[in-house]
Amino acid sequence: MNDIDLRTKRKLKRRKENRRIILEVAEKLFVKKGYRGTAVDDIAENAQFSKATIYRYFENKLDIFTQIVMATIEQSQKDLTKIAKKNTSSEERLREFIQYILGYYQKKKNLARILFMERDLIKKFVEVERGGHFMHHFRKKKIPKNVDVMIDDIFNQLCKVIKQGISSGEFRKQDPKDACFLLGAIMRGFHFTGFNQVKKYSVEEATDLISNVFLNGIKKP
Amino acid sequence: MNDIDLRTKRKLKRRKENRRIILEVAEKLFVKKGYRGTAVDDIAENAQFSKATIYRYFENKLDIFTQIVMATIEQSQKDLTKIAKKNTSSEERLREFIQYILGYYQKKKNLARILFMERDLIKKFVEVERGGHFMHHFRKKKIPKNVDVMIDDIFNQLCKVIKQGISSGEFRKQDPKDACFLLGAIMRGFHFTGFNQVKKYSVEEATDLISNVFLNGIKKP
Amino acid sequence: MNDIDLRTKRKLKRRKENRRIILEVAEKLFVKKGYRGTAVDDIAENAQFSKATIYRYFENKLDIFTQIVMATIEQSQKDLTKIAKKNTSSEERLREFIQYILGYYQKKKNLARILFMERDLIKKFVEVERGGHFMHHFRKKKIPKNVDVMIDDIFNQLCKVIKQGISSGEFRKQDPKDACFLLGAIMRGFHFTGFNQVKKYSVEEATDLISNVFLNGIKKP
Amino acid sequence: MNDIDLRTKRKLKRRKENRRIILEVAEKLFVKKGYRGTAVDDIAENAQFSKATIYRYFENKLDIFTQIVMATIEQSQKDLTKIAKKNTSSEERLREFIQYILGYYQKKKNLARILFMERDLIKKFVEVERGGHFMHHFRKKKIPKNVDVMIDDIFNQLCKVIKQGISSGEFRKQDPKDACFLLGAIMRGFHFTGFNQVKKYSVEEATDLISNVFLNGIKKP
DNA sequence: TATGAATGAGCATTCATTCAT
DNA sequence: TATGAATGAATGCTCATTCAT
Repeated sequence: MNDIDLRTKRKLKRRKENRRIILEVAEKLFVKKGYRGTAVDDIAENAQFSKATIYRYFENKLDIFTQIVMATIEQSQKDLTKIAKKNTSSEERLREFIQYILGYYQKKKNLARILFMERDLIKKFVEVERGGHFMHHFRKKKIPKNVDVMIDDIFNQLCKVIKQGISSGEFRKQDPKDACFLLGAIMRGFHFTGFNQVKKYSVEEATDLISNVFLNGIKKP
Repeated sequence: MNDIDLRTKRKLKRRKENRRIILEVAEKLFVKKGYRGTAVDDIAENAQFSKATIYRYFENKLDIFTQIVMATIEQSQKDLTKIAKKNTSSEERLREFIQYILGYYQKKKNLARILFMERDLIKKFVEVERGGHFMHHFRKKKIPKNVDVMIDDIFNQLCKVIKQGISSGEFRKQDPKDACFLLGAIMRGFHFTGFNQVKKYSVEEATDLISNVFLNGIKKP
Repeated sequence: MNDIDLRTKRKLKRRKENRRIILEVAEKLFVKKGYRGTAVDDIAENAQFSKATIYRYFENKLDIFTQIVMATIEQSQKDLTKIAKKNTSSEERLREFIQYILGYYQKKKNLARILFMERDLIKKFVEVERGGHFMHHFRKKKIPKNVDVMIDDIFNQLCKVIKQGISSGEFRKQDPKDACFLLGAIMRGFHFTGFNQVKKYSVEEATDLISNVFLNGIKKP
Repeated sequence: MNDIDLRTKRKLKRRKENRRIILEVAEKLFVKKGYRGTAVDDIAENAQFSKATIYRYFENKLDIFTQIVMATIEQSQKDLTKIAKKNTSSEERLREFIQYILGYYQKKKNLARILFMERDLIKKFVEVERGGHFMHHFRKKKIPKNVDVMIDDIFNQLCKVIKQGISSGEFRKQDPKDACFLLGAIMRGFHFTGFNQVKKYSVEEATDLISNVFLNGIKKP
């Protein structure tokens, strides 16, 4: 009956919306207080649900975290792919890459932090994801791609841009993977600043600084 | 009597040795499982002491962590100061800096991780350290310098080298602080690699890669 | 809907009932083994709940104790006020006071003991109570009056009765506060009997004894 | 040999002196922080001995406490016996009794507190003492009398005075034991004042107040 | 004899997760 | 479906007591 159909649809919509709310709230908390510092109680309270409800939407505390991270990476993968496909010069696209990543992860700083920090977490995270045992009745949903596949893909996009720059003569001859890894490191390092960072860089300033040095070095030619 | 003296000496030595063992074990665990992930019970078990004994040697879990971090930073500060004072070219010293840091922190990777991760911790850490209330009878020992002071100092050593390079004409004109911060970021980024790092760089390879790009950029001159 | 209403009511009732059980059990234990001698584990076990559940009902071990003491004092304050307001002679009311206090605190002997013993506790107790920071979601409940205010009030009720007796000519001239304090001391002393008390006094016997000596002492010949 | 004899004597003297120091320090601490609040570490530190040494002089924490209490009671028993034997009137001796007890226990308030409070303690205390298992090698020493025997004795001294007063016609006819128990209660009550005691009584004031009310109450008009 | 070192047993408190309604 | 209630398993820390020198 159409009636049932509509009701189901409504339900599904509400479910999705609730999921979204929980994830949003959780992300804020994870970013602010870290993974271990965030209690499921906190998430529940902030999302205005009971704790048990949270567990109806997500398998695990880790599951919640996983979803957040995957969404984040997925998004950036999409956006970066777009940039890589542009017709501008390699230098230009590189600069855009940098700007995008700095900008996108600025508000998610601690999320990245967590990802790169809590090793146990990541291990479990990857296991769970790989093992794929974490589908459960209604919660079933295809995991589009593995996180590391996505990250590899991002890496490769970047690599391709550099490779193109090399063959086009924009960049000098070198191992593009090395350069690419180094660029990744620079950006990571920009996020993981200590507690005594003297100067705060805006996204623009940071983009300029990084592109400049990465492209030209600090040495007099 | 000489006899007593010797016995006291032996005892002191054993105390020191035990401390060392605990710290060593704790460092390993902190590095492996993070600060919060490491229970004092774990440390005790691995060090083959009872938990209470751990508390005879250290005031706190945080105290243990503090000691580890401080020792690490202090050591690198000393070593880097030596390098900075050498009579070689700025480029050469820069390269040595990079090599030293990469090498020294290779085994302490996650220690740095923790330091950059657990914000609350660091706050307490600095407070405790400043307040200096955590000495206890035999545990007394002067804290030579504040952590942030030490870190600032390291930063400044690096800065000075770059400044000298600029005035000597080795490096082109630029804000040395920016360059310095960027170099710091690169090295941090090298440590905070994700779980999917494709290629493992030896210290030498990494040093070459970083110096090369940092000094010359990737662009064709 | 009435249905929901009823269910909620039922739940609330059970909550209240559980609280009551815990408090009852805790009181018994505190009375038997003192505050420090009673572990939250003990309370949990005797109340047939898990320790964690205890913490769902009360903020703290101290909180549990606080609730017990406050309820006790509050109750006696109320009852004594009633007695004080009666129209009988001062002598009669004094006798009732004595009888009430002896009777009411007979089973709570050690509770009073604790209160008069564990000075640190009381300090915290008063602080917490004053600061009033120890409410938590459902646990919220207004603390009607401060403990010391309540105790002062009891003292004053007693004082008033004696004062009235003096002005009515029942008692001889004297400082009512002194007399009042002395009476308080007598009753306290009756509770804090050592382990070798020769004779056990029933409430009636004790009331007679105390009234007799105390009244004939302060009464006009 | 005389030589050995002297040495032994010297040793014994030192032992006694050390014991005294420990007991003195412990008493202060017990009085100030209660039994449970006082750590053996505290006692050791304050007595300037190592903790292990404390255990060479005393079996137990409880043993230390026991010794203190026994010495205290023994002393008061001796002094009170002297008073009881005086040739003054019953009233006069009663007053002296009161004054002595108030004065002697003023500085030991909390000691009495502990004795009357920590029930477990007293139970163990009595058991240990009765069982008499707590002699140990050199620690052996005759316990002159059981605590309760001593306390009974004190009670009886008091009783006798009152009895004499009754037969001499100073006091009116009554059960001397009742009167005696009541007087005991008054004095106990004077020590166990709450945390909100309005007025502080000097020993003299308190003696006057108590004697006045108590004596006028039992005295023939 | 005196003591520094070591420890087992215990304690208050937290939190992710399950369950009954 | 949503949730309040319940809990097992940890965790950091303390302290009386024992032991080896």
